[in-house]
Amino acid sequence: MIRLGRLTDYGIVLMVHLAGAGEGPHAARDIAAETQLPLPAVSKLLKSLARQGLLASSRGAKGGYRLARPAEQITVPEMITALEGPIALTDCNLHEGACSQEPRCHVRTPWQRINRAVHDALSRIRLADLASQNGPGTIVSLASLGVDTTGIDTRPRPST
Amino acid sequence: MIRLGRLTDYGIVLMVHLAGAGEGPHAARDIAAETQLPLPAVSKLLKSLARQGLLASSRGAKGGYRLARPAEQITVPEMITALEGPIALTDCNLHEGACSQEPRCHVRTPWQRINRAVHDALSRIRLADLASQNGPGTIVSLASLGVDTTGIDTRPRPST
DNA sequence: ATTTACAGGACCGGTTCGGTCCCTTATCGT
DNA sequence: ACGATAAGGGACCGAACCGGTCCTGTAAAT
Repeated sequence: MIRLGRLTDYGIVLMVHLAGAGEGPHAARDIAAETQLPLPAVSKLLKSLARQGLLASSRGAKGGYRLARPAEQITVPEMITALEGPIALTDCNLHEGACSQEPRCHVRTPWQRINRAVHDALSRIRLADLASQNGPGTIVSLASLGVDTTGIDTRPRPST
Repeated sequence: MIRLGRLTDYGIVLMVHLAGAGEGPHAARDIAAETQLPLPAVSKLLKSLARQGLLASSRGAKGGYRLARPAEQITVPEMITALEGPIALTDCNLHEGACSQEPRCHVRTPWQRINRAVHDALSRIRLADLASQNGPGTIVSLASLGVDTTGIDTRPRPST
């Protein structure tokens, strides 16, 4: 269902939390406690995020993690990519010869565009948008960002 | 990686094939042969697509499948939804109380918007766009559809 | 020197997904 | 009317992926 993993979800929660917390380094343990997420998972995620350059880490006592850049400069695709690899809806978007019928396939180019479209839509959203959660619905207005939201078929979820 | 399943990919290939083939009902077996895809999978997919109303089916000898609507009236999200359920990047976009910390969570609303953004981007692409594969890059110009494609960080795929 | 806390990797268990097969039902052709 | 054809629906298995946990090493602060 175009799912992204739960860990990725968690990871973004962590990022948002970091964005909302103070400057000083925050220990993984504290973050886990504050976000109510399991510590091992949190630890793992923070490591990944740090390795990908989205977080800066300080080791030793009083160490911890902090955003490597201001929240305004971190986009959603960056976070997703850091957490679960490059954004690619289909395999053939990544590996050139992955598909056995690459020559026959009439769908590759379209898929690449679709992929781009998704990536682009996500690129418009920054961490700061997610973190600024002052009022209800304050966040970011996608419409105001150029993504037209009119006439979206708000797919009536099957009452399953 | 915001992946959608391989079967979904196949399913869309089938739809494109059907869009390109003639009017008459096409048997699953023929379709499988022409698309070079494994018959059982093809059969399964066609069934799903028919059940979801994207394909019309005729039983019995000389039966087969055909598009239920003209290709211009079928969108990508429709196909994806038919093939692998409602588009939802995170669980909490679907089930209201799925997340244990729903009240604490500061990210739900943003996620819903993100979800919408993706869905919207996909909605702009119709089956006909995928099928019209006459010239290279002829397809649909996303830019001309309102999706700004400038400045997309064309994520340099890791040379893996 | 000791304690704290990140770094990195190995390691399982469960769930989901890809893929195949079976039997039933309906339609066409002889 | 009968047989062949082809979809409808579901059961089933194996494999890959993912979520989750733990352990050992290394760096920094007190």
